[in-house]
Amino acid sequence: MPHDTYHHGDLRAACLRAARELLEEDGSAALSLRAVARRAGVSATAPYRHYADREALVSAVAAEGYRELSQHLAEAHPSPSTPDELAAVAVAYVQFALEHPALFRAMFAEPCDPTSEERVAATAAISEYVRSIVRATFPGVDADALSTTVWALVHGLAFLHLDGKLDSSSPEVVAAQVQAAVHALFNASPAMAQATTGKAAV
Amino acid sequence: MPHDTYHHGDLRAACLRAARELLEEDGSAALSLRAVARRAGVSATAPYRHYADREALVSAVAAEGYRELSQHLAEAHPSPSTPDELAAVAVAYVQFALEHPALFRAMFAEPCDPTSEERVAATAAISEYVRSIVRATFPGVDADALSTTVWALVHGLAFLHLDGKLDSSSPEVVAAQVQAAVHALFNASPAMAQATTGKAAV
DNA sequence: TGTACATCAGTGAACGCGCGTTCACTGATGTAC
DNA sequence: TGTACATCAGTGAACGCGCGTTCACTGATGTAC
Repeated sequence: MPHDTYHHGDLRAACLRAARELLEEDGSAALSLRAVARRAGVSATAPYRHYADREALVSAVAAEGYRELSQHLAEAHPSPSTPDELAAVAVAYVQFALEHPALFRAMFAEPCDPTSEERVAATAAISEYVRSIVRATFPGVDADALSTTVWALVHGLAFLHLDGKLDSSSPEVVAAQVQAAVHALFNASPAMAQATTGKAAV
Repeated sequence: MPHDTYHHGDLRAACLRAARELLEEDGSAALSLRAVARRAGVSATAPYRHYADREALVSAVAAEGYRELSQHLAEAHPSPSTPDELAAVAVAYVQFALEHPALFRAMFAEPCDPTSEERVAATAAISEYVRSIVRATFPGVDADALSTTVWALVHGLAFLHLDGKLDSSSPEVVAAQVQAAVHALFNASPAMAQATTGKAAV
C-alpha cells in the first residue's frame, strides 16, 4: 500500500497516528497541524486534503480517544453488575486518563466544537455506556441521575490526579482511592432513589 | 496614587487585574503576557519588572483565583455542618467554575509549576478547607478520604459542565443536579466510615 | 533646603519562533473510449 | 491494449500573526550629605 511514492496511501489515518504519537510523547502538548504534518513526513499543507482545519483534526483525535476509552473500560469488565465490578471500571477510567494525559485533555479540556458529528456521537456513546452500567448495577434506580453522579466523581478524580492535586504516587494508591470513592457512593444506593427523586426538583 | 505619569504606581496589581479581565471576557482565552501588558496600557516588556516570566503571572492569577474561590464558598455558608449546608457549598463551587470558566481552567487545567509557593499554598488552603467542612459535617469519619471524594465529585461536575457534557441550560438545573449528587454521597455517610477504612488498603 | 547620584520602573526596537492558512503548482492515478 | 484527459493528493513558497524574551536605553524617584 505504501508505494514509497508521491501519494501517501492513507494520510488521513497517518495524521491521526502522528497526532496520537505527539500527544503520548508530550503529556502537556497542544496539537498543531504543522507538527502533525512534520511527524507524518509530509508537507505542512498536505493534511488540508483530509481535514478542513485544525479543529477537525483535533476532533477526530478526540473521537478516537473516546472510542479507545470505551474499549479500555470494557476490558476492565465487559458487563459490570455489582458495585465491585463497577469500581473496576471506574479505576480503568482514571487509569486511562493518567496513562494518556494529553489525549484525555484533548478529549475534554479543549473547547469542543459541536459541529463534529463524529465527536458528538463518541461523547454520547460514553455517557450512554456509563448509564447502562449504572442501570445494570442498580436496577430500579433513576439511572440518569446516578450515572451523572458516578461519571462526575470518576471524572473529577481523573482531573485532580492529572493536575497534581491528589496523591498519584503509585497506581495502587490511585486505584484504592477510586475504589473507596465509588464505594462511598454505592453504599448510598438504597437511599439514592429517594434522594434524587425528592431533591431533583429543588 | 496614579500620577498619570511615567511610573505606573502598582503595575503588579494592574497586571493581575488586566489578566482577570481578559479571562472574564474570553472564557476560552489562554493568558499571554503581551495581551496583559496591552490591556494594562503598558509596553510589552514592562511586566518583566514584576514577574519573572509568563508562568509566574499565570501562577499569581491562579493563586488569586483560589483565594476568590475560597471566599465564594465561605459566602455560600460560613461554617457548614449539615448535608444541606455542605451541598450549598458544593453548588457554589460549580457555580464559580461556570461563572469564571477561563479562570477556573487556568487554576486547574494549566500545567501547574510547583515552584510557585503562592500557588501551592493556595491549593493546599482549598483542600484543607474542604477537609474542615467534611470534618464538621461528619465528625468521626475519615475526613481525608471522604473530603477527597467530595472534592472529586464536585470538581468533576464543574468540569463536565464546563466542557458541555452535561445539561447546563440554567443555574437551577445545575444546582439541582449538584445537590442530588452530593446527597447521594451523604446518604452513604453512616456506611462510609467502614467502607473507607475497610477498602482503602485494597 | 538643595544638590548629586544610585536605583527603580518604565520604553521601544529587535530577535527568532511556530503557527494556521492561501495559493498556484505538479506529479500520480484512474477512467472513458 | 493504448491513449487523452479529468481528478486527486501532494508540494513549496508565501502571507501575516502573536508570542516570549533580550537588550540598551531613559525618565522618575528617593536618599545621603
